Amino acid sequence: MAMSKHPSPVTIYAVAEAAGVSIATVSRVLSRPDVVAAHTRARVRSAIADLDYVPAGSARSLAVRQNEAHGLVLPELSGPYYSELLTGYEAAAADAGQSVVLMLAFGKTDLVRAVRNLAAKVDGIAVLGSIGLPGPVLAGLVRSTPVMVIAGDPADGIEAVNAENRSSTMALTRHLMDHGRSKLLFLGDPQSAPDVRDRYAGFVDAYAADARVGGRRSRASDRAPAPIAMAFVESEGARIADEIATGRLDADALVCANDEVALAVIHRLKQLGLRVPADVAVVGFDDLMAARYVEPGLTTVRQPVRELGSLIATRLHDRIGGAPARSAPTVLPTELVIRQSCGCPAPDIRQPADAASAPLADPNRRTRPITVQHEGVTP
Amino acid sequence: MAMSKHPSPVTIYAVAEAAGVSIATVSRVLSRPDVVAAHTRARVRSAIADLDYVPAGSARSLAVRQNEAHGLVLPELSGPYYSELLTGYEAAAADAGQSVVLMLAFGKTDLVRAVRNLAAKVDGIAVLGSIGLPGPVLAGLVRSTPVMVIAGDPADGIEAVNAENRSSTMALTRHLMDHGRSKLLFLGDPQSAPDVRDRYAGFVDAYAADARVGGRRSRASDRAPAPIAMAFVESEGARIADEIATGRLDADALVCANDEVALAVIHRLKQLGLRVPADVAVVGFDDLMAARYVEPGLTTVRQPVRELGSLIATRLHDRIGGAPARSAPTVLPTELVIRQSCGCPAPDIRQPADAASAPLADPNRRTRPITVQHEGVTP
DNA sequence: CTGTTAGCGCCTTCAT
DNA sequence: ATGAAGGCGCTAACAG
Repeated sequence: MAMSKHPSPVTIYAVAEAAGVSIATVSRVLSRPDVVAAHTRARVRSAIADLDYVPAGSARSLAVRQNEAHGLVLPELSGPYYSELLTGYEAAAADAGQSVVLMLAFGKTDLVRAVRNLAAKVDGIAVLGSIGLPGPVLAGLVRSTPVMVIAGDPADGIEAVNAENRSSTMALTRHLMDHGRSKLLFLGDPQSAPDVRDRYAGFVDAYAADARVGGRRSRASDRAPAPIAMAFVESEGARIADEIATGRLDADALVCANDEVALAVIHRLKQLGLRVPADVAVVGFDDLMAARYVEPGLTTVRQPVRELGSLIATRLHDRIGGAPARSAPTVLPTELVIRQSCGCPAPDIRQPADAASAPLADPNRRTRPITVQHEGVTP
Repeated sequence: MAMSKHPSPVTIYAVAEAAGVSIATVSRVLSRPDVVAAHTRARVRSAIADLDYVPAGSARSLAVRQNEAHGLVLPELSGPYYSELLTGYEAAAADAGQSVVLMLAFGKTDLVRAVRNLAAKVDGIAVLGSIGLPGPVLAGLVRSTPVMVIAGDPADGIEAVNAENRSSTMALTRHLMDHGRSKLLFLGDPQSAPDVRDRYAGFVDAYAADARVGGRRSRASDRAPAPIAMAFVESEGARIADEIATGRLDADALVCANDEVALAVIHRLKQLGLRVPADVAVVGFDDLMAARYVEPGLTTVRQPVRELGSLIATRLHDRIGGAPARSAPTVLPTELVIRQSCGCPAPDIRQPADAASAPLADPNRRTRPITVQHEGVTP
């Protein structure tokens, strides 16, 4: 029946009148119900219910000088990585009574304006490191609101929370070397994002360490080869695979900046008739769900993405509460996940499930990987 | 240097003073720059820049009586479906100058309170149909803010936008019958969500139509079999597959409520040594990315998820602007995607890409599906 | 073109 | 235990 064009203007005054009390009392039953007499409280509550009163958030925010909301800027939402991150973030924010206002940078024509706009409606912002936000812009934001960066570099007033990238990648790379591989290639553009940069650094570290130990492996070169810059898109992965198949690129092992790249490359390599890992070993980073389903299982690094998200939200909340920005980045520990794409043999603990005796199959069983904790700086 | 505990209280008064004008003028350069003299405008702007002034959103919202934000309640974020939806929603909202505050229902202990809280900070809300929000609660919300439901049923004041479910599933089911399959099973719980319910209805429709035409296929029964209720989780899919393998469930074709179920079932079926589609055909719904990568390619129904998201946001915006709620649901057209899991032969247009001549491989090439538009009620 | 002045709806001392 | 009143920061007439 009711078809008011504008949402009903049920204000605190309306309920106050309906309950025969002052707005102060209504406000009290909303915030500190215990300080108001039982019967008045009841009257007020029934008035609230009758009118379906919903206090205006903006008015409250203005009065308490808190938006009670956390901003989050992500590049996009494709793939499970960002979704996981967002899930963890939302959960932690909600636990702290904060709502989250999300913004997807990809495709925004005027990112800067959009971010400023966001900043106006929240108490703090978390931004993904790989988003190309001009430094000065961030610096400006910092003056009005706490800023956190995920998988990026800390800066003055900007706190960073990352997953361990460098030593994990180094370990992964050395693992490949231990398999006797000598023509390694790093797939990814270190310039594209801080985490890719760090992973490449780990790749380089592995070479340095290897040289130090003494060239016990084939020494095509002591220095790490330059990274093969590429976008994180399927077609790029396929392109690289093509170049390897044709011999244009010479490699017997590929260290990919992330699983998506690894998966795309493997897919294409197999399609072109090359064997993985026999002809070329491939490792990734992230441990996406798909990593365990491909043939061969992808050796990679698992990072605690959801925890990363919740930690970011929690730290942001702390900072909104007055905690100073940590200048050193917080880095979460990762875990090496050794499957078969690196050349390791399959555990082969497969066991045809009997419907009666083993109703629930653990998908991990099939290729239970060997995992190696890789420390970080826990908060 | 600056380490103010609380975000700097740079208000419109501060910039006004710094620029030597009144707050009204500052407000004007922010909203209608053209009505203020060029030089004063310049002075104000430099003051804004100097102070890194960010107008308080809450104050603005209170004054204009608009939060300029759209709420969105999703159950969770696993899988590509919700991410896509959210992506479309965010894009459309942003285009309309609205920010989106997201809430994930899964795991919330007090969903009702959370939703009310959300409602206080936005101008309108979109909720996924499968979220178990008590009818009365929604009805109450409707009194204070526009409500839209995605993939759900419309109600008084609640407008719905869906993808076509029923006739798409019917077509899919008949397609299976045309392949000569007679022991079909519907996997999914119609009670769990409106869209699953509609899909099952389509499944039933197919049986009804088949009976009408005259039993030209094997007539195990004229009536559609009861649905196999199950949760949309991998383990459940595996369980069903086990039961089929052991003969506990007799079927030669499976109509799954969605792709995730189909994928899980196929995976397990193959693992148990059954052939798909030879022994049992399987079809899904959604056309997830993975649908085209599995062996055999999954025959399914593609629904325009992203468009669904943006349409919901757009309609919500319209309603906030005063448009009345449509009582009939808007349904978006879907498309049958015929691959091989239903029993159809592979197009086999594979063509080993030559690195030089065909640098970019279209992943669709490999199993280009036959698609059939399935109409809906376009907005 | 610019300044003055009411509110917007709620919270919060300060009285009573 | 409750009411009165000032203010949060900004917008929008209304004057000038």
